[in-house]
Amino acid sequence: MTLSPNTFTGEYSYSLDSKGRVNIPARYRQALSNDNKNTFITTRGQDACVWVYPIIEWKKIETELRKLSSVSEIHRTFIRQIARSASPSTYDKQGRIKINPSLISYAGLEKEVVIVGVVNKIEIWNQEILDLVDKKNMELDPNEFNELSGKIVI
Amino acid sequence: MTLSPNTFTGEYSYSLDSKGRVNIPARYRQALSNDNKNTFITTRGQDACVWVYPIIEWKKIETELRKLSSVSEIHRTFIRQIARSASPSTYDKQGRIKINPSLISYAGLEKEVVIVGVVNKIEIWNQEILDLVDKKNMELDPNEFNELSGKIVI
DNA sequence: TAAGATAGTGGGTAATAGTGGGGAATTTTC
DNA sequence: GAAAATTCCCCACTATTACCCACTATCTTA
Repeated sequence: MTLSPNTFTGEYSYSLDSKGRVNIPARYRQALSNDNKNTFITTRGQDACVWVYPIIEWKKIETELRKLSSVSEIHRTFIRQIARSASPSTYDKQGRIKINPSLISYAGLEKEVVIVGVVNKIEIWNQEILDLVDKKNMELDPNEFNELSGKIVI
Repeated sequence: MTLSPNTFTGEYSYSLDSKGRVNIPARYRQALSNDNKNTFITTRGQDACVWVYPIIEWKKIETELRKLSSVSEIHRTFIRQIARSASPSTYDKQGRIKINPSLISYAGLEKEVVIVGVVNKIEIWNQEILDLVDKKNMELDPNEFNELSGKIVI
Protein backbone atom coordinates (compact mmCIF):
# COMPACT_ATOMS: atom_id res chain seq x y z
CA MET A 1 0.00 0.00 0.00
CA THR A 2 1.38 3.39 -0.97
CA LEU A 3 0.43 6.95 -0.14
CA SER A 4 -0.10 9.63 -2.78
CA PRO A 5 2.07 9.30 -5.89
CA ASN A 6 5.61 10.63 -5.63
CA THR A 7 5.35 10.94 -1.87
CA PHE A 8 7.93 9.30 0.34
CA THR A 9 7.97 8.64 4.07
CA GLY A 10 9.81 6.31 6.41
CA GLU A 11 13.43 5.44 7.07
CA TYR A 12 15.46 2.52 5.73
CA SER A 13 18.98 1.21 6.10
CA TYR A 14 20.70 0.06 2.91
CA SER A 15 24.15 -0.50 1.55
CA LEU A 16 26.11 1.50 -0.99
CA ASP A 17 28.12 -1.02 -3.02
CA SER A 18 31.59 -0.74 -4.51
CA LYS A 19 30.16 0.53 -7.78
CA GLY A 20 28.39 3.44 -6.13
CA ARG A 21 24.93 1.93 -6.33
CA VAL A 22 22.16 2.13 -3.72
CA ASN A 23 18.85 0.44 -3.72
CA ILE A 24 15.76 2.61 -3.72
CA PRO A 25 13.29 1.00 -1.30
CA ALA A 26 10.63 -0.96 -3.15
CA ARG A 27 7.97 1.14 -1.42
CA TYR A 28 9.37 4.29 -2.97
CA ARG A 29 9.63 2.77 -6.40
CA GLN A 30 6.01 1.70 -6.17
CA ALA A 31 5.06 5.24 -5.19
CA LEU A 32 6.64 6.68 -8.33
CA SER A 33 4.17 7.71 -11.01
CA ASN A 34 4.80 6.29 -14.49
CA ASP A 35 5.75 9.62 -16.03
CA ASN A 36 8.98 9.50 -14.05
CA LYS A 37 10.20 6.67 -16.31
CA ASN A 38 11.95 4.95 -13.40
CA THR A 39 14.30 7.88 -13.11
CA PHE A 40 15.38 10.12 -10.25
CA ILE A 41 17.55 13.23 -10.07
CA THR A 42 20.36 13.06 -7.54
CA THR A 43 21.77 16.28 -6.20
CA ARG A 44 23.48 17.92 -3.19
CA GLY A 45 21.24 18.42 -0.22
CA GLN A 46 21.20 21.61 1.83
CA ASP A 47 22.49 19.45 4.67
CA ALA A 48 25.34 16.97 4.26
CA CYS A 49 23.27 14.41 2.39
CA VAL A 50 22.20 13.48 -1.11
CA TRP A 51 18.78 14.60 -2.29
CA VAL A 52 16.92 12.33 -4.67
CA TYR A 53 14.00 13.85 -6.57
CA PRO A 54 11.49 12.16 -8.83
CA ILE A 55 11.83 13.82 -12.23
CA ILE A 56 8.40 15.37 -11.92
CA GLU A 57 9.48 17.28 -8.83
CA TRP A 58 12.79 18.29 -10.34
CA LYS A 59 11.11 19.75 -13.41
CA LYS A 60 9.45 22.32 -11.19
CA ILE A 61 12.89 23.50 -10.09
CA GLU A 62 14.18 23.44 -13.64
CA THR A 63 11.26 25.58 -14.80
CA GLU A 64 12.01 28.17 -12.14
CA LEU A 65 15.71 28.17 -13.00
CA ARG A 66 14.92 28.83 -16.64
CA LYS A 67 13.19 32.05 -15.66
CA LEU A 68 16.39 33.49 -14.19
CA SER A 69 18.61 35.63 -16.36
CA SER A 70 22.30 35.01 -16.97
CA VAL A 71 22.86 38.76 -17.11
CA SER A 72 22.74 38.85 -13.34
CA GLU A 73 25.81 37.48 -11.61
CA ILE A 74 23.89 36.20 -8.65
CA HIS A 75 21.34 34.43 -10.81
CA ARG A 76 24.07 32.91 -12.93
CA THR A 77 25.85 31.66 -9.85
CA PHE A 78 22.67 30.33 -8.34
CA ILE A 79 21.77 28.37 -11.46
CA ARG A 80 25.26 26.91 -11.64
CA GLN A 81 25.32 25.83 -8.02
CA ILE A 82 22.01 24.04 -8.28
CA ALA A 83 22.49 22.52 -11.73
CA ARG A 84 26.08 21.34 -11.54
CA SER A 85 25.47 18.72 -8.91
CA ALA A 86 22.24 17.42 -10.37
CA SER A 87 22.19 14.37 -12.58
CA PRO A 88 19.55 11.89 -13.65
CA SER A 89 19.80 8.25 -12.72
CA THR A 90 17.48 5.51 -13.89
CA TYR A 91 17.23 2.53 -11.59
CA ASP A 92 18.30 -0.87 -12.88
CA LYS A 93 16.38 -4.14 -12.93
CA GLN A 94 17.23 -4.59 -9.26
CA GLY A 95 15.95 -1.14 -8.31
CA ARG A 96 19.31 0.57 -7.74
CA ILE A 97 20.43 4.05 -8.79
CA LYS A 98 23.99 5.23 -9.22
CA ILE A 99 25.38 7.99 -7.00
CA ASN A 100 28.26 10.07 -8.42
CA PRO A 101 31.57 9.94 -6.61
CA SER A 102 31.37 13.68 -5.94
CA LEU A 103 28.03 13.33 -4.20
CA ILE A 104 29.28 10.33 -2.24
CA SER A 105 32.15 12.36 -0.90
CA TYR A 106 29.99 15.45 -0.30
CA ALA A 107 27.60 13.46 1.87
CA GLY A 108 30.42 11.39 3.42
CA LEU A 109 28.67 8.17 2.45
CA GLU A 110 30.20 4.83 3.34
CA LYS A 111 28.92 1.30 3.02
CA GLU A 112 25.98 1.69 5.39
CA VAL A 113 23.57 4.42 4.36
CA VAL A 114 20.24 5.62 5.71
CA ILE A 115 17.47 6.45 3.32
CA VAL A 116 14.87 8.90 4.58
CA GLY A 117 11.65 9.82 2.84
CA VAL A 118 10.90 13.52 3.28
CA VAL A 119 7.58 13.76 1.46
CA ASN A 120 8.49 15.21 -1.96
CA LYS A 121 12.02 13.80 -2.11
CA ILE A 122 14.38 11.21 -0.63
CA GLU A 123 17.51 11.85 1.42
CA ILE A 124 20.53 9.59 1.61
CA TRP A 125 22.68 9.93 4.73
CA ASN A 126 25.68 8.56 6.49
CA GLN A 127 24.15 7.28 9.76
CA GLU A 128 26.65 9.02 12.01
CA ILE A 129 26.28 12.37 10.29
CA LEU A 130 22.52 12.12 10.52
CA ASP A 131 22.76 11.42 14.25
CA LEU A 132 24.97 14.47 14.72
CA VAL A 133 22.58 16.68 12.78
CA ASP A 134 19.65 15.36 14.83
CA LYS A 135 21.48 16.23 18.00
CA LYS A 136 22.34 19.70 16.78
CA ASN A 137 18.74 20.28 15.78
CA MET A 138 17.60 19.86 19.36
CA GLU A 139 19.43 23.07 20.09
CA LEU A 140 17.53 25.03 17.44
CA ASP A 141 15.68 28.11 18.54
CA PRO A 142 12.21 26.95 19.64
CA ASN A 143 10.82 30.26 18.42
CA GLU A 144 11.51 29.23 14.87
CA PHE A 145 9.31 26.21 15.36
CA ASN A 146 6.63 28.48 16.73
CA GLU A 147 6.86 30.55 13.62
CA LEU A 148 6.38 27.43 11.53
CA SER A 149 3.21 26.62 13.37
CA GLY A 150 1.64 29.66 11.77
CA LYS A 151 2.33 28.14 8.38
CA ILE A 152 1.39 24.53 8.80
CA VAL A 153 -1.13 22.52 10.77
CA ILE A 154 -0.39 18.93 11.66
CA MET B 1 17.58 8.60 -19.38
CA THR B 2 17.55 12.35 -19.93
CA LEU B 3 15.67 15.32 -18.55
CA SER B 4 13.66 17.71 -20.69
CA PRO B 5 15.05 18.27 -24.18
CA ASN B 6 17.88 20.78 -24.44
CA THR B 7 18.37 20.84 -20.69
CA PHE B 8 21.78 20.18 -19.20
CA THR B 9 22.88 19.43 -15.65
CA GLY B 10 25.86 17.84 -13.96
CA GLU B 11 29.59 18.40 -14.02
CA TYR B 12 32.16 16.48 -16.04
CA SER B 13 35.92 16.53 -16.46
CA TYR B 14 37.17 16.14 -20.03
CA SER B 15 40.22 16.92 -22.08
CA LEU B 16 40.75 19.52 -24.75
CA ASP B 17 43.02 17.90 -27.34
CA SER B 18 45.81 19.42 -29.43
CA LYS B 19 43.36 20.09 -32.25
CA GLY B 20 41.09 22.21 -30.05
CA ARG B 21 38.39 19.59 -29.73
CA VAL B 22 36.35 18.75 -26.62
CA ASN B 23 33.93 15.96 -26.12
CA ILE B 24 30.34 16.88 -25.36
CA PRO B 25 29.16 14.42 -22.68
CA ALA B 26 27.01 11.68 -24.17
CA ARG B 27 24.22 12.64 -21.78
CA TYR B 28 24.11 16.12 -23.24
CA ARG B 29 24.12 14.90 -26.79
CA GLN B 30 21.23 12.60 -26.00
CA ALA B 31 19.34 15.52 -24.48
CA LEU B 32 19.60 17.52 -27.71
CA SER B 33 16.39 17.65 -29.73
CA ASN B 34 16.69 16.64 -33.40
CA ASP B 35 16.09 20.12 -34.75
CA ASN B 36 19.51 21.11 -33.45
CA LYS B 37 21.12 18.97 -36.16
CA ASN B 38 23.98 17.95 -33.88
CA THR B 39 25.15 21.54 -33.77
CA PHE B 40 25.96 23.95 -30.96
CA ILE B 41 26.81 27.64 -30.86
CA THR B 42 30.00 28.41 -28.96
CA THR B 43 30.51 31.89 -27.57
CA ARG B 44 32.07 33.95 -24.76
CA GLY B 45 30.55 33.44 -21.37
CA GLN B 46 29.82 36.30 -18.99
CA ASP B 47 32.33 34.68 -16.69
CA ALA B 48 35.72 33.47 -17.88
CA CYS B 49 34.36 30.41 -19.63
CA VAL B 50 32.96 29.28 -22.96
CA TRP B 51 29.20 29.07 -23.33
CA VAL B 52 27.81 26.36 -25.55
CA TYR B 53 24.19 26.70 -26.65
CA PRO B 54 22.04 24.27 -28.60
CA ILE B 55 20.88 26.13 -31.71
CA ILE B 56 17.31 26.13 -30.48
CA GLU B 57 18.28 27.87 -27.26
CA TRP B 58 20.52 30.28 -29.12
CA LYS B 59 17.63 31.39 -31.29
CA LYS B 60 15.82 32.51 -28.17
CA ILE B 61 18.81 34.71 -27.35
CA GLU B 62 18.64 36.23 -30.81
CA THR B 63 15.00 37.02 -30.27
CA GLU B 64 15.91 38.75 -27.03
CA LEU B 65 18.56 40.73 -28.86
CA ARG B 66 15.99 42.15 -31.22
CA LYS B 67 13.70 43.10 -28.37
CA LEU B 68 16.32 44.68 -26.18
CA SER B 69 18.82 46.22 -28.52
CA SER B 70 17.61 49.78 -28.25
CA VAL B 71 16.31 49.71 -24.73
CA SER B 72 19.02 49.25 -22.13
CA GLU B 73 22.69 49.89 -22.62
CA ILE B 74 23.69 47.05 -20.35
CA HIS B 75 21.62 44.57 -22.31
CA ARG B 76 22.93 45.94 -25.58
CA THR B 77 26.49 45.49 -24.43
CA PHE B 78 25.81 42.09 -23.00
CA ILE B 79 24.21 40.78 -26.17
CA ARG B 80 26.85 42.30 -28.43
CA GLN B 81 29.67 40.70 -26.46
CA ILE B 82 28.09 37.32 -26.79
CA ALA B 83 26.85 37.66 -30.34
CA ARG B 84 30.07 38.86 -31.92
CA SER B 85 32.06 35.84 -30.85
CA ALA B 86 29.37 33.26 -31.55
CA SER B 87 30.05 30.53 -34.06
CA PRO B 88 28.39 27.21 -34.82
CA SER B 89 30.14 23.88 -34.33
CA THR B 90 28.78 20.49 -35.33
CA TYR B 91 30.06 17.55 -33.35
CA ASP B 92 31.95 14.75 -35.10
CA LYS B 93 31.30 11.00 -35.06
CA GLN B 94 33.00 10.80 -31.67
CA GLY B 95 30.86 13.57 -30.20
CA ARG B 96 33.47 16.35 -30.14
CA ILE B 97 33.05 20.01 -31.05
CA LYS B 98 35.79 22.42 -32.04
CA ILE B 99 36.51 25.48 -29.91
CA ASN B 100 38.17 28.40 -31.71
CA PRO B 101 41.54 29.58 -30.50
CA SER B 102 40.16 32.97 -29.46
CA LEU B 103 37.61 31.36 -27.14
CA ILE B 104 40.24 28.97 -25.79
CA SER B 105 42.42 31.89 -24.81
CA TYR B 106 39.49 33.95 -23.49
CA ALA B 107 38.54 31.14 -21.11
CA GLY B 108 42.15 30.23 -20.37
CA LEU B 109 41.51 26.61 -21.31
CA GLU B 110 44.27 24.05 -21.04
CA LYS B 111 44.28 20.29 -21.43
CA GLU B 112 41.98 19.55 -18.50
CA VAL B 113 38.60 21.23 -18.80
CA VAL B 114 35.45 21.09 -16.71
CA ILE B 115 32.10 20.94 -18.42
CA VAL B 116 29.14 22.23 -16.43
CA GLY B 117 25.50 21.94 -17.43
CA VAL B 118 23.62 25.10 -16.43
CA VAL B 119 20.12 24.18 -17.59
CA ASN B 120 19.71 25.98 -20.93
CA LYS B 121 23.39 25.90 -21.92
CA ILE B 122 26.76 24.33 -21.22
CA GLU B 123 29.84 25.99 -19.73
CA ILE B 124 33.43 24.99 -20.41
CA TRP B 125 35.94 26.00 -17.74
CA ASN B 126 39.54 25.78 -16.73
CA GLN B 127 39.29 23.95 -13.39
CA GLU B 128 41.44 26.43 -11.49
CA ILE B 129 39.54 29.45 -12.74
CA LEU B 130 36.25 27.81 -11.82
CA ASP B 131 37.56 27.14 -8.31
CA LEU B 132 38.52 30.79 -7.96
CA VAL B 133 35.13 31.95 -9.16
CA ASP B 134 33.43 29.57 -6.73
CA LYS B 135 35.46 31.04 -3.92
CA LYS B 136 34.66 34.58 -4.96
CA ASN B 137 30.98 33.72 -5.16
CA MET B 138 30.91 32.89 -1.48
CA GLU B 139 31.14 36.62 -0.92
CA LEU B 140 27.89 37.26 -2.77
CA ASP B 141 25.01 38.43 -0.61
CA PRO B 142 23.72 35.36 1.26
CA ASN B 143 20.35 37.00 1.82
CA GLU B 144 19.69 37.23 -1.89
CA PHE B 145 20.79 33.65 -2.25
CA ASN B 146 18.51 32.42 0.47
CA GLU B 147 15.67 34.34 -0.98
CA LEU B 148 16.20 32.72 -4.35
CA SER B 149 16.50 29.25 -2.93
CA GLY B 150 13.44 29.77 -0.77
CA LYS B 151 11.46 30.44 -3.91
CA ILE B 152 12.94 27.74 -6.07
CA VAL B 153 14.33 24.75 -4.23
CA ILE B 154 11.66 22.44 -2.94
C1' DT C 1 5.43 -23.22 9.54
C1' DA C 2 6.61 -24.46 5.01
C1' DA C 3 6.88 -22.79 0.30
C1' DG C 4 6.56 -19.41 -3.01
C1' DA C 5 7.18 -14.72 -4.05
C1' DT C 6 9.41 -10.47 -3.47
C1' DA C 7 13.36 -7.64 -2.11
C1' DG C 8 18.31 -6.67 -1.60
C1' DT C 9 23.38 -7.59 -2.74
C1' DG C 10 27.38 -8.83 -5.44
C1' DG C 11 29.84 -9.50 -9.49
C1' DG C 12 30.81 -10.70 -14.71
C1' DT C 13 30.41 -9.11 -19.45
C1' DA C 14 28.91 -6.87 -23.52
C1' DA C 15 28.11 -2.38 -25.18
C1' DT C 16 29.04 2.43 -25.00
C1' DA C 17 31.80 6.51 -24.26
C1' DG C 18 36.22 9.07 -24.38
C1' DT C 19 40.91 9.87 -26.36
C1' DG C 20 44.56 10.07 -29.68
C1' DG C 21 46.13 10.13 -34.08
C1' DG C 22 46.40 9.16 -39.40
C1' DG C 23 45.28 10.62 -43.87
C1' DA C 24 42.23 12.52 -47.58
C1' DA C 25 40.09 16.71 -49.02
C1' DT C 26 40.00 21.55 -49.00
C1' DT C 27 41.74 26.06 -48.43
C1' DT C 28 45.47 29.31 -48.12
C1' DT C 29 49.80 31.27 -49.38
C1' DC C 30 53.63 32.25 -52.13
C1' DG D 1 49.99 26.11 -59.99
C1' DA D 2 52.48 23.87 -56.33
C1' DA D 3 53.55 23.60 -51.52
C1' DA D 4 51.99 24.28 -47.02
C1' DA D 5 48.58 24.52 -43.75
C1' DT D 6 44.19 23.58 -42.08
C1' DT D 7 39.97 21.10 -41.67
C1' DC D 8 37.31 17.18 -41.60
C1' DC D 9 36.37 12.38 -41.45
C1' DC D 10 37.64 7.99 -40.09
C1' DC D 11 39.87 4.19 -37.46
C1' DA D 12 41.67 2.03 -33.31
C1' DC D 13 42.59 1.59 -28.45
C1' DT D 14 41.18 2.01 -23.60
C1' DA D 15 38.21 3.05 -19.81
C1' DT D 16 33.81 3.23 -18.13
C1' DT D 17 29.04 2.15 -17.86
C1' DA D 18 24.90 -0.34 -17.99
C1' DC D 19 22.83 -4.56 -18.29
C1' DC D 20 22.23 -9.17 -16.94
C1' DC D 21 22.46 -13.24 -14.03
C1' DA D 22 22.79 -15.57 -9.71
C1' DC D 23 22.59 -15.92 -4.83
C1' DT D 24 20.70 -14.73 -0.22
C1' DA D 25 17.48 -12.65 2.91
C1' DT D 26 12.98 -11.29 3.98
C1' DC D 27 8.16 -11.19 3.60
C1' DT D 28 3.49 -13.35 2.52
C1' DT D 29 0.18 -16.59 2.34
C1' DA D 30 -2.01 -20.79 2.66
